[in-house]
Order: sequence, then structure tokens, then C-alpha cells
Amino acid sequence: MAVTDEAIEKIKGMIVSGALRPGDRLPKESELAADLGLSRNSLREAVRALSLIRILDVRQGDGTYVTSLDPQLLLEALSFVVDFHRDDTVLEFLAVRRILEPAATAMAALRISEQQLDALTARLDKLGESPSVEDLVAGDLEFHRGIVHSSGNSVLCSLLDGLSGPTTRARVWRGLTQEDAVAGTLREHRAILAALRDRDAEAARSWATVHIASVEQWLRSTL
Amino acid sequence: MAVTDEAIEKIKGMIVSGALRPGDRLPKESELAADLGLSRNSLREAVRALSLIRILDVRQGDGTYVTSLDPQLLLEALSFVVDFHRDDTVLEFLAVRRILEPAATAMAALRISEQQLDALTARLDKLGESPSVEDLVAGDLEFHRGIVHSSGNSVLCSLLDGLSGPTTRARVWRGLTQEDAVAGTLREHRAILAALRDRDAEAARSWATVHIASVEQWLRSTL
DNA sequence: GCGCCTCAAAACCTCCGACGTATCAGGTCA
DNA sequence: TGACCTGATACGTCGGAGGTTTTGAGGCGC
Repeated sequence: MAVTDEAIEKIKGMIVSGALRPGDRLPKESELAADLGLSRNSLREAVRALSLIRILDVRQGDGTYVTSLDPQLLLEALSFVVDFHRDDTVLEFLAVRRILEPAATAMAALRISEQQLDALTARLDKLGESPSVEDLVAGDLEFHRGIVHSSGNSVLCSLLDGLSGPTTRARVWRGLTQEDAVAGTLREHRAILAALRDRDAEAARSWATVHIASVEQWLRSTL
Repeated sequence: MAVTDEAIEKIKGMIVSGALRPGDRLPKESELAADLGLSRNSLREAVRALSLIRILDVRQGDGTYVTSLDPQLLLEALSFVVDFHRDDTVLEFLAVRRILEPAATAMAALRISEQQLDALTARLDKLGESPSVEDLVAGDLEFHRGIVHSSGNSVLCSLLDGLSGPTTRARVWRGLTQEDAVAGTLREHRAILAALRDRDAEAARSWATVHIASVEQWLRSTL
């Protein structure tokens, strides 16, 4: 194994074992390199790799720190990876989202606050009846993000966030090519919101399923 | 933005745009560095970072290649990230798995082959009635992996694989501290397998839920 | 005393050049 | 024909030299 890979493993070990805790500052590059027995150049490769996936946070002029290691932060790297997937696997991502999103929406029905419900309503009202495709997609993303956030599970929240990238792209295509999709999306959003207000978890789950299945169906017929 | 980060973005762009396709070989470090307008050292940091998350595959003495970019491969990096999570977020991971695994098991009920069913049965038989905790946990992992693989969705499969890490650890603790957990796990495995043989998706889903919920419940009462 | 400015130390950022090591292709020899 | 050797190629590692950014201490004026 290359010395850089060893360094990655050792730093990982220091964090997992608790020797380094979230927010802790690492020794400066030259010292850490000496401690781990490699050159500063090679160590930098290890640090850079860990910083790409949000394990470390390097600040020029200051130092290198362990991030908070929140699920939200770490799974943020997921979206980076998801970007690389080709369009032919979008359906698989969508299928997973079809499983998670209804479940998250049902969970939210039991926990969402009146305040958040009002905020979601305001957001939908602001969009109006016939928004541009860009506004609709952006609003859709925010709408679902808000609901999933109310599920109370940050891992679930981040995971769906990461998986939404490809779905969003698909939604754009759909909006551009299928006129009645806009109206349908708005109607489904209203229905989901109404179910949440009623605290009706099963209705919320069903509407969320319908919402995603409609995109999936369109996509399947197109590809 | 630092030159290394620019290089990461540019390489990502070359892949996403299709200029570099899976399996393609990159120009040698010195040439690529010159093309992108940075030093070989800085470029190496970018390449190392992309190689950690399985976007690039570097082979000493040969060259640097774009990986297959399969969902399976890219989400493999997920387990690396998940390793960093502290024990206090295990419940959130488990909750997500509780959503995905029953769905995957239900999907598998409709698709799994007789051959795979026989293989799963043989695996359970081989374990016997009172295996060691280590064997049980390893068998459990393989059992679920086999089922999820039969769901036919590689994204779902990889995702669950990555999420199983923390769950597995929890299962070990449970096996070590709760004697009847072993018998319960074996019983539930048999029940899931029977439901799969019957092609009964709903029964398979329910048993999978019970299976995970039992771990979740124990964990919740312990923490 | 309080706030602002200046400056020097600390730490990361980038680059260069050199040498070590692994792989592969082609030639050599039995 | 097949095994072995050898050179070219490309990645791996290192040490050192400046450059840039951040931070905080110290000094200055109000």
C-alpha cells in the first residue's frame, strides 16, 4: 500500500478511535507528515482526499480541522458522486427515491409544525398557477426538502438530497416537453400539503408515491 | 478557488461531458498538468481525491484510468464515509435501512430465482441452530446482501450495503448481550426465505420490517 | 479606555527538480 | 515456440523554496 493510502487510513483511524474529535485541529502539515513518516507532499494528497469528502476542513493561513462529521455534511459528498452517473441509471435512482420519499413524507405528517406548514403553503402560493419551468423545479426541490427535513431524520434527509440531483434533471426535461406536467405537479404538491395538514400519514405517503411515480412513468416511456 | 479544486472540477467536467468515458485513459500526469495549467504535484492531489471516491483508478507503471462509474462502485465510497459516523447516529441509519430493506425484500420476492433461493437456504442450513455470534453476523450480512441483490436495483443494493456497516456493529453488540437474539434472528431469516419462496411480497416486506425493527427496538432501549 | 491600523508570525498553497518503483512491450536466446 | 531479459514509460516519493492568507499582538489616535 502506498504511503499516502496509509496516511489516509491512519488519519481515519485517529478520528474513528476518538483521538481526533469533531472540530479538533490537526498538527500542522510538516509535523503530521513527520509523525506519520512521510513527506509533506504525500501527506497533502491524503488531506486533500479527505477534504473532498468533507472529513477534513483545511483553511489556508489557519490550519486543518476535523469537520463536524454530521450525516448531513458527509452525505453531501454523495451528490458529488451522483453527478457522475450516466442517464441510463436515472431510473434506478428514481426507484430508490420512490421508496424513501413517501416514507419520509409519512413521517413528516406526524411531526411537521404548523409554522413549517405555513411556510410551505406560502412557498406554493408564491409560485402561482403557471410558473416557469426553472421556478417550478427549484420550488419542487425546496418543497420536498422542507418536508423531508420535518421527518426528523437527518440521514434520510441528506440521502434524499443527494438522490434528488438526477431526478431533478429528469424533471426539467419533462417540464420542457410535456406541458400538462406543470399543472399536475402543482396539483400533487397541494394534495401532499393538505394531507400533511390533516396529519394523515397514509394519504401523504400515497400522494408522494404518485408524485414520484408520475415522473418515473414518463421517464420509462421516454427512454 | 485553489488550482487543485479547479483541476478536480475540470476532470469531473471532462467525464460528465463525455470527453472522458468509463475505462478511458487519462493523459500522463505531466501532460495533464500542463494542459490544466498547474504543477504535477497539485494535479496529483486532485487525482488522489478522485481516486479515493472511485472515480479514477491509478495504476503505477501503467497509467490513470476512468473507472466503470457503476453505481455499485461509486457508492462503495459510501461505506468509507459511513465509518466516520458516531454511534449516536446509528438509530438514524437504522431507520433508513428499515425503510429500504423491506422494500428491497418485497421487490426480490417477485424476481428472485429458484437457484438463488436454494443458495440462501443452503447458507442458512450451513449455519446450524446455534452459530457463534461472528458467524451469525457474517451470515446475516450475506443473507440480506443476497436478497437485496435479487431486487434488481444496483443503486438500492449498494446503498443498503453501505448503510449496513453501523447496523452490523449494533447487531454484534446485541448478539453479545442478549442471548435469545440469535434464535430470533435465525427464525426471522427462515420466515423471510419462506415468504420469498411463496412469492409473497407483502409477507416478505413485513418480516423484513420485523427483522430490522427488533434490532432498532433493542438499540433504542439500550442507548 | 476603546477602536482602528499595521505588521509579523504561523500555516497552508504552489511549484520545481530529482530519484525510486512498477508495468509493459519488444527483443534475445535456448 | 516459449521463457527470460531489458529498456521505455508512467506513477510514487521526497526535499526544498517561495507565495498567499489568516490571525493576533502591538502601537497609535481619539
